[in-house]
Amino acid sequence: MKVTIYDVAREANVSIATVSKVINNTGRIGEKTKRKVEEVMKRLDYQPNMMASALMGKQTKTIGLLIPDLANPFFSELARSIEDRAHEFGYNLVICSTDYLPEKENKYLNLLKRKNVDGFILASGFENLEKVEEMVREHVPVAIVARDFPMFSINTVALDDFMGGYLAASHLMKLGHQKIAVIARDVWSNRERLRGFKQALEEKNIKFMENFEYIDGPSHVEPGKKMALKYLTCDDGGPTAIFACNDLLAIGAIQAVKELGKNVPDDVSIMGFDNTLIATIVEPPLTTIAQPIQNMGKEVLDLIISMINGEKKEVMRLTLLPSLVERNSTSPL
Amino acid sequence: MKVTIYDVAREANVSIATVSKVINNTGRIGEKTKRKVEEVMKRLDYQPNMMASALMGKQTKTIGLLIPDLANPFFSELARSIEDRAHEFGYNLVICSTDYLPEKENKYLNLLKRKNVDGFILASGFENLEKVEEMVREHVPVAIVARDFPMFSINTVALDDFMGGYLAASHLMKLGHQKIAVIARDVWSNRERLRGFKQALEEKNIKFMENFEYIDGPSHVEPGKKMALKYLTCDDGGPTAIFACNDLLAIGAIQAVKELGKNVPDDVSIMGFDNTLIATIVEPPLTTIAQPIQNMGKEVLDLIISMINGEKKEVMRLTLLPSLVERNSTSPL
DNA sequence: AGAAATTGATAAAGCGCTTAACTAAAAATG
DNA sequence: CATTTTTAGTTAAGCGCTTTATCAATTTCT
Repeated sequence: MKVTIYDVAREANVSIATVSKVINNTGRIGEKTKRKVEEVMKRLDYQPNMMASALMGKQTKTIGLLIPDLANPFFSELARSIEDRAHEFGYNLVICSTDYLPEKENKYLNLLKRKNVDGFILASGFENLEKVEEMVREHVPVAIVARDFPMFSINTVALDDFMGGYLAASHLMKLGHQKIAVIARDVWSNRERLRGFKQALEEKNIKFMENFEYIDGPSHVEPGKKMALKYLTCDDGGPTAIFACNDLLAIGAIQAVKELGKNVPDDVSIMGFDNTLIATIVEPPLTTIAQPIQNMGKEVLDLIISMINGEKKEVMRLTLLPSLVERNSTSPL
Repeated sequence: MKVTIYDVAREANVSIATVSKVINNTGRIGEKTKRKVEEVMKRLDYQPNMMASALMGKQTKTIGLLIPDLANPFFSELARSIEDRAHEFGYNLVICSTDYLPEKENKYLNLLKRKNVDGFILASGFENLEKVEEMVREHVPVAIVARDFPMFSINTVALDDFMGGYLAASHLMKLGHQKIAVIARDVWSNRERLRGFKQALEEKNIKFMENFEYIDGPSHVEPGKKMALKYLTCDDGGPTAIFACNDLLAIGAIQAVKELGKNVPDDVSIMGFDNTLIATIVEPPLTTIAQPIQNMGKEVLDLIISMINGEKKEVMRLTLLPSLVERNSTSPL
């Protein structure tokens, strides 16, 4: 049978309160009794039941992480970096893939609430504003990562997506490109990237493509390829460069170019976004805008921990900066 | 404040026992009271606290998943497929990356036990035999996935790794290759793959490379590249084909070949294992041995669920079969 | 009509822990 | 030495739920 605090108390000839105190290192305990209790705990291999202490209002040492898709390299890398940091603090992560579906977001949120997770980390793609607002109102610790909610006050670790888009456009223009297509799914961060992108264009008096439209599938290889194909086979000869709003889409674009018998980067330059593992793996290696994934994971975890511990009262928005990683998928026109 | 079963009971003019019964749909309840209680629950937006019911011996609807590395595409895809199936049953997954480190395995196992997870899924790479045995002895529901423990009785969903290795060797030999190098990390499944590989060779009277050795780093691109480089620059001219025991290593091998100014597959054929997303992304697309990841995820989840529900008493070992996926990284000699 | 069986609901114990309130003994104080 | 203070430990209530035993009210049967 499972050994409980009662077993330890009996074996050590003390009350359960005393045992509880040595477990939590609270209150007054004599050196001798303390040692004795510790000895007994070790001997019986006693493991305090977290359910019970959670019931008494203590932490569950569990954090809920909601991401769009765990199988997407960006998110699995982000999840991993959060997990690593969480591990250092003795926390576990419950990871939920929402597929950008509000029903899933809600379902998971409710489920995790019932499980008394100590806090939530919502990754980019979470679009359910009211729900988020509600949680903030209820003082549930929530932090956002890789996404910005500029409209309201919530702890956030975001990337400067605007700058990312700006960087991408600048790089491409510096290489002499003027006809640049953009491939993106319609989510907040991409709208920002697009804005930055357009801004850079405008500054150089280059006009943005006319036939732009958001993809409607997931941000994956296939939809990226399809959209790239569409742009490339346009009557006007198509773009000389493509900026895809994540690496997966960019890879789709590369495949599209190849399928048309053309070459990357000689005929068409391609840029991605995220700098995940796969950016180093494609051929040619992908020039991309890097997100500091490790750092984002660490920062957001630290943020949520300090909220859980009630240390931080003021809301903060931490904006990390993207950087250009030049590889071989782009070249001068 | 959080609404509890007491609030519902008071509001519905019944006892908490009655409310509990309608929540769990147990015992005798009159139609009218039942409806009334349900109405109140809805109105107050009552969410039963799982901690409390878990304390009473009920399930936590949480499963612990231990994998070597969430950032590895094979494992993130596997985790995702398990998660999807778990979702259908109302379960959540606590995902832990162990990095093949026994200390981490133990730490996570203990932590999750204290959190009363309903069961554990251990993915390939888990080498801590005694611990597993102990859990089986204690009747903790455990299932193994993508790994085989042929030595003892435990529920398993495995891949026929032997056959995978055999398939790889056969394919390469059919293409005329005789000097084939193998890149692998020293874990159980790779030993099996190697065994199958050698078996196939033997049947054709082709002898296995002499200078084989396991890599010592993680199964990642860099170590794969390093090892491939070593084999390729051998005095005897090096292999004409390389079989890497996972896709990441294979990509390292491809990079090595390119770095030497040679071509894949014309100069050197390369095969991988797993058939993850990245196999479709590299250039050339990777010929690889496919694991039925989706299926493995589903099966192992079903297995653990039936163990948790005490439906299945007999231990079973489900072995799924790998298949050859031919792409462009291999060619006739 | 009265006994027996059925139904619907409740009281209360308990899951394993935390914590506020309390007490007895030991140490410090004048 | 008597009194106050400190220290070490205990008692008991309670977290939110499940479940068994119990009971009152109906219904069924003879």
